[in-house]
Amino acid sequence: MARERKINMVILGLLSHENLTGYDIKKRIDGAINFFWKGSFGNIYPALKDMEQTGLLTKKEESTGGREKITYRITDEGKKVLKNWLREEQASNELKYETLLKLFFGGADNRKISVHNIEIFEEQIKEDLKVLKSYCKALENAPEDKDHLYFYLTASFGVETYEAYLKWCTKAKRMLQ
Amino acid sequence: MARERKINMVILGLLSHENLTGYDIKKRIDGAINFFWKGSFGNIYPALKDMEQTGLLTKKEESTGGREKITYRITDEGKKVLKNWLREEQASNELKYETLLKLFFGGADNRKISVHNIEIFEEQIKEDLKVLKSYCKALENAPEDKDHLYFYLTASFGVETYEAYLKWCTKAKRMLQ
DNA sequence: CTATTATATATCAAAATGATACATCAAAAA
DNA sequence: TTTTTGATGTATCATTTTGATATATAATAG
Repeated sequence: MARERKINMVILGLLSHENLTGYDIKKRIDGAINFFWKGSFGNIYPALKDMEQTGLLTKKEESTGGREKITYRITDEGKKVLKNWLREEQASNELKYETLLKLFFGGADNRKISVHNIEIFEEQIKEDLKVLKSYCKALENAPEDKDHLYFYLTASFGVETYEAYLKWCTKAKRMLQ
Repeated sequence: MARERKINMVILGLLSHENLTGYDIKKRIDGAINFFWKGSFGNIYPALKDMEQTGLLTKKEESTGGREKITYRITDEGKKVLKNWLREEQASNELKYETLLKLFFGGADNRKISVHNIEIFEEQIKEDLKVLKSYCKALENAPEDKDHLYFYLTASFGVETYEAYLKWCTKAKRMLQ
């Protein structure tokens, strides 16, 4: 991740949809984006400050009463940077699956442990799949917005792969028993 | 990743199979583990030093001629730590898919860009799938080792999900055109 | 004989992670 | 009515990961 600042693109992308505060951005990332990208206050706030200084964003401070709130807006320069990134040929796709790591080293312990770990994974995926499916369904029934297709396709990626995970779980458990 | 040092578990796991140098460990991670976990010299060497000091590993220095080589071996304490990790209930599984990120924000540019990005992804996955499949086949034909089943199951996870990715690519491209 | 590649250890700046600190405000509970 | 909980909001910190680079030797190829 060093020397890339991918979080910048997440932020620029979200701000290309609507103006947001840092806190809002975190919520958006924790929402529809969550299953294929993560973000934290620890990288969002520094990135916002940085991009505001380099002219990719402008900020508007509101302090209603004693409570401050900084809303960010993307600039034309920011939109250009976003487009350039979209048009880059390379993209890094990475899994970090602790479940698979544990399974790979499963020989160090009883088989039952591995089966149990797969079961834990299976339950988690089933939960997540429910969320993704309902999200997909909501998008299918309201296809007017021009961005809906893109949201639908990413969610659909999740559904297809999670279903493949579940199929694999069944097979893996069977082979371990 | 902070406060966890997952790389420690990767190293302990690999050393539970065989004694290795830091360089060997990197090669192993870049091999069969690569598609679901990453590692770099920048975290391997500090982790080795650390675990040697806390008694999870012992080292044996060989300097044949002018070239030094440090081979690490797992201790009983190290094996205990590995088992405890295997038996922990929680496991963090994370995707970081830049391709999906780009697709999610695809509305910021022409549809052709999104189609092209999916094609790039598709080609990459096809390549990786070939490798995974041949790895699976090799393991199917030599099932004597007790760890083979675990290696096979992780590789099989890759095959199943990559095939799901490809199915999705076809559908996504069709919907974008 | 020379250039390239593989082996091998190590460190560094930049970035991500995950926790925590601090403060305001709305809603629910006591 | 008062209190407490939970949501909103900005920000920073220590720890860890990432990816690049430095350094040096051995083996291989041309």
